[in-house]
Amino acid sequence: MGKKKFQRMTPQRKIILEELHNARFHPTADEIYERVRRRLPRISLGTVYRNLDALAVQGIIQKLDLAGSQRRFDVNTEIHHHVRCVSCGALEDVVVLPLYPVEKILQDTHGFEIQGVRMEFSGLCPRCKEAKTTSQEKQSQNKH
Amino acid sequence: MGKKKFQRMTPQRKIILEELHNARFHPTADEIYERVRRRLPRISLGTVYRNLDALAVQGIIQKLDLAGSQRRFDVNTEIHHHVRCVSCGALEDVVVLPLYPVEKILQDTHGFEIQGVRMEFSGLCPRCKEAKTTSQEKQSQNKH
DNA sequence: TTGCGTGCAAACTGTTTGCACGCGT
DNA sequence: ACGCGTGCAAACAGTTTGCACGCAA
Repeated sequence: MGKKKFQRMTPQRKIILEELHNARFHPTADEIYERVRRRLPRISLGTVYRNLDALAVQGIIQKLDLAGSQRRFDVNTEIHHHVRCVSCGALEDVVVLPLYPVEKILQDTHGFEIQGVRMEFSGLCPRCKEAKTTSQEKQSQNKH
Repeated sequence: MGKKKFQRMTPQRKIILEELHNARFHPTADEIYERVRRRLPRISLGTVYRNLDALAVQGIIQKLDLAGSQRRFDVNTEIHHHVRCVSCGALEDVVVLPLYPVEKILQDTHGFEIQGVRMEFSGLCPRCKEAKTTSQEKQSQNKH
């Protein structure tokens, strides 16, 4: 815990990060792979995954945990919301202005025809909350 | 489109549906497989997937399109929201009462300690909206 | 007797991992 | 020289699919 290995900013990692910035929306790992490959033809998909992971651990990018079969990555590490096209899978950021009807924002600024919203709350369930506090107590006992 | 094949209610399909009702929350395909296997030891995982698919097509159950690596299935076909435990992955339904603070509901009725919300809107992006209307026009031209 | 639904196994997709090497420190 | 990060390939997990057969209509 808190044991942070030193992380080198290798050329691969740098270019992956750059391409992540260049990609319009939220690319999947192999969209990034395709882009990076144009500049580093010998890079492997495994390296892309490992670097995306490393960047996420460092908090430089965000792994998005969303619907859909492929994970997506995001240079915006703040929490925000998304619109997904049910037909082609396109994914865009949504900025929600309080007190302004969301459907209208989505229609006006994204041109989407909205069919549904899905809210997913996340946190700790009672059991895990319990488990966490007891394990923390144990840890602090060990330290003293 | 609208070409519905006749669907038989086979013993396998019936038992899968029953076990889906028995499962407390939203089981994954192989949680269902494990349960059904106690009653039909020779059933295959492929059959479970095909039946879950068929039931979803008929609108009897719902395929949940959520975060997480495994798809989950739900006998409740109405749109509703979820709480997920970030630690163990447990997933529960959330009933949102309008004008009542959501965090409080989640705390009071589920015991969850909420860390975040993620809203995902879905619908048709401008391009797919366009594509859909033009293909519909083409279809109705063909019919007449 | 037609063809849907099955069990089985192989294929497929997205992601992770073991290995040997090489390069920077 | 140490060891992190790499390319490559194999392993993995979840899901889908091709095939031959059997059973209900």
